[in-house]
Amino acid sequence: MRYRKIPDEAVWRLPMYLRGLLLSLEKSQETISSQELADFFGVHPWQIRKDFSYFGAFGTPGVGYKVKKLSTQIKKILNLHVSHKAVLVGAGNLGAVILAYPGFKIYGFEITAVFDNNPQKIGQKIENISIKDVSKLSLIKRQKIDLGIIAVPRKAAQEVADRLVEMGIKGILNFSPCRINVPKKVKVITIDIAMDLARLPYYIPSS
Amino acid sequence: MRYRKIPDEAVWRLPMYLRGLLLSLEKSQETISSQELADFFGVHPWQIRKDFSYFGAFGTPGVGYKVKKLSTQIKKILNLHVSHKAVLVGAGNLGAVILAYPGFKIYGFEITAVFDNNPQKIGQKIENISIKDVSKLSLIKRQKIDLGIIAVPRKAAQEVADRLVEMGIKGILNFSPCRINVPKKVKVITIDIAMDLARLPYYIPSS
DNA sequence: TTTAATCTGTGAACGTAAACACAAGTTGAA
DNA sequence: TTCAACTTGTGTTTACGTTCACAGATTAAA
Ligand SMILES: NC(=O)c1ccc[n+]([C@@H]2O[C@H](COP(=O)([O-])OP(=O)(O)OC[C@H]3O[C@@H](n4cnc5c(N)ncnc54)[C@H](O)[C@@H]3O)[C@@H](O)[C@H]2O)c1
Ligand SMILES: NC(=O)c1ccc[n+]([C@@H]2O[C@H](COP(=O)([O-])OP(=O)(O)OC[C@H]3O[C@@H](n4cnc5c(N)ncnc54)[C@H](O)[C@@H]3O)[C@@H](O)[C@H]2O)c1
Repeated sequence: MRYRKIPDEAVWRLPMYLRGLLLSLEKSQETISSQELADFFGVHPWQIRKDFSYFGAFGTPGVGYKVKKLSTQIKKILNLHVSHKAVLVGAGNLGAVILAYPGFKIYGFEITAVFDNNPQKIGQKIENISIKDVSKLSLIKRQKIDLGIIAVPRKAAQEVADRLVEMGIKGILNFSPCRINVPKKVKVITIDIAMDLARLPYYIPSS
Repeated sequence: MRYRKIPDEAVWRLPMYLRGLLLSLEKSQETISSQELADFFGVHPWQIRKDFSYFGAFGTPGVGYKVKKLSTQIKKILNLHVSHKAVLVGAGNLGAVILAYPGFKIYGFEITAVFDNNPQKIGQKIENISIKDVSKLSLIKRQKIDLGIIAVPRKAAQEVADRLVEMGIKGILNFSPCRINVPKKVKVITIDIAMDLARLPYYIPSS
């Protein structure tokens, strides 16, 4: 395939497709067509085929895609073919939910370290992982951890992010409702569910 | 201003701008320029001005925007000038975090009802709201609730969504990692933090 | 009042992504 | 072997969003 710029949007959608594929895989489905996959998410089949085409040709005309093969391919594209370790900072209520969420596993993520600054929490265990003192964050250098999850109060978020970057973290999932500044090479995704909710009323005809 | 189609992306960004404005308001800042606001989020000032321009002219050349006035305007645009009531279904770990999250308040949201199907949980209180039996969901018809939050296991998500639609809910924030089918008039936003995390490794050079 | 500095609002140019349409590959039945 | 049904992959067209560049409004200082 000729080189062409890959739209960020296409990359953005791949994890969605992957989830659908892994679900089909669980159901022992062997092949899937772009049409089937599209129905699954309420998108158009040509969108999916186009998205895949940026990365190569994975399907068989007249048949569709081998579910197993395609999911492996997408994992490779997304760099999810190797499992990733993540560190969680902030073992509060949200932190506990994140640790308990089984959804990370299908993408090959594992949260292997948890830190907090509250003496009451340090030493305790959640989901079999013992909470460590955030001042000893450098412990993670020994492990191969490349992702960080921030679940601390807003005021502490930037400071924690700086420390994570120091430790060589390459990507951050930030739950504090604020922007955090990091070097360009570090990718940050910030999630604020209140902001997401705030997008709904616009589409609701005011009564 | 002439009519022009408003990009969904512009609407999508407004809640972000609004958060910045409300933060400035807290700091008693009176006016703000598109440049300042842009620096706050790491976007370009012309993007912000353009986004606003789809809805009208809110600023003063040479001065900038009145923080108070602009935030009021954006709230109106987003239909957030009236406070919205939301119902939460699923009083598990995630549900508790959502109830405890103070971030909803600045957008004028209030979670006024909580439902579950676990007899152990029904009757208990979280954050001063007593958990009710989901089979009595129709209780919300008396209140003016237009938003629903789904925090139940995946298998129950569609069923809960159907019930919420029956009760006249107009927008749904869905935390179950699956697509839910609703009538077109109902807007759904699905959040899966694992999927968000899965978007990071692509940008991380594989070692 | 004039001038310089500042900042908004927006038409127009530009770039990118979505949608389309179809050639070509595959399968299975006749 | 032929044909019909099906499905992919992609060049092209169309639609949309972003960026640019500047006219015009406002302010403060001279
Ligand atoms: N993005 C969302 O959708 C969402 C939802 C709920 C909460 N939140 C945010 O997530 C964050 C945590 O929420 P929560 O409900 O778990 O709060 P919490 O108070 O229960 O937990 C915060 C934890 O962070 C720890 N902490 C504080 N400062 C720290 C530091 N410098 N280093 C390490 N640990 C530190 C505290 O000891 C506590 O255990 C808050 O910023 C909150 O606003 C976000
Ligand atoms: N989107 C995300 O980022 C994210 C993160 C964590 C969890 N989750 C998802 O959120 C959901 C809840 O997670 P959790 O950790 O709170 O799980 P949980 O088991 O602690 O809570 C689920 C609650 O839903 C209740 N419930 C089950 N069926 C119900 C029904 N039909 N009607 C009403 N209530 C019902 C249960 O009694 C329980 O209290 C799960 O689907 C989970 O996968 C999503």
